[in-house]
Amino acid sequence: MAPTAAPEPAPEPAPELTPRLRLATLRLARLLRQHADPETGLSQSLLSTLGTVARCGPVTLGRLAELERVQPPSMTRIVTQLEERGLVVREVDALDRRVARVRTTPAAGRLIVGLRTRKNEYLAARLAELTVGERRALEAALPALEHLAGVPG
Amino acid sequence: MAPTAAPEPAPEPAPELTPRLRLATLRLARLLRQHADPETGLSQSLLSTLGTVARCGPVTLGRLAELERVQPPSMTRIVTQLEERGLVVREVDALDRRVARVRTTPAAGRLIVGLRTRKNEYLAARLAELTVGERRALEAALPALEHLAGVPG
DNA sequence: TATTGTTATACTCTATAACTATA
DNA sequence: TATAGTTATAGAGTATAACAATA
Repeated sequence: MAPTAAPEPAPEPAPELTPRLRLATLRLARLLRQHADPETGLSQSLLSTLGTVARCGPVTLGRLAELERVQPPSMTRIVTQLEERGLVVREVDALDRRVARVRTTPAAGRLIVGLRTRKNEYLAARLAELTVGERRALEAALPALEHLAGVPG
Repeated sequence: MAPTAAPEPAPEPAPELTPRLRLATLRLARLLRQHADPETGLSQSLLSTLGTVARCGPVTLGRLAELERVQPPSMTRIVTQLEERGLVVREVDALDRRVARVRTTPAAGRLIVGLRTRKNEYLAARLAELTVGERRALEAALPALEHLAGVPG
């Protein structure tokens, strides 16, 4: 007979979990993107870069290009556009005057907060349509989702 | 005292659920996209359109443009490229010769299956790293996620 | 005259290659 | 000579406007 206290009950996930989780995640992400970004007048790459600058603080252009998986010349243009819109500022390093660091302005902070708020409002409205049981299930699955997504903490 | 059998326990979701679910979903979706698409040599819009044609069967160009949220001229170009690669065929409607319907070829079917397999393999590998409890939580949350994402069924 | 789809053209975004300035 | 960033230029991808074919 099999042991009653299962020590390692199947290392691979249930067969249906993988494709269903994949499809649901991709579709939900698309909905979230559609329901907040358009109103800013900023492209996806501008928004993404702005978020990275906000998260990582003063950061060099080269490092920023790495983080956004973009070539340095592209990042130059992106930062230039963000600067023209008053959302970031370039600062030349005092010791090594080749490197330029980028940081966000207060206006960027306000924009980011507003954007986040709108996405959250949309998602919250959708969550409010679910049953209590469904919301509890999502809360219980949150650590697993964050683990999968590589969210720090 | 509060009633013990809560009849409507808060219509709005827990305060932390919304932002955490939003962040985790967006990041996981990005990981999934990065880990299968590049190898095909097809752009994101080509892949997305191909998937839609496969899902919706023979479909007119106009309808396809609607579904993909793209203007008709752009869809003309996308379909032309897919046709050049032997992944779809155009068929003129016999009764109304203005409309052209698009359907996938067997080669597209094979490509789509291979792609889906690769994405699933990546996600399955990540899921295998989770604890049993985390996977169970994800399975339990699946209906809620599909509901949120508007997955039919 | 209205509708389906196409062609013409311009704009945005990204990349590679060549360049400037610092070190 | 090497490195950080920029400018020059070209290739995708999309949009709007004008057009062709059909109803």
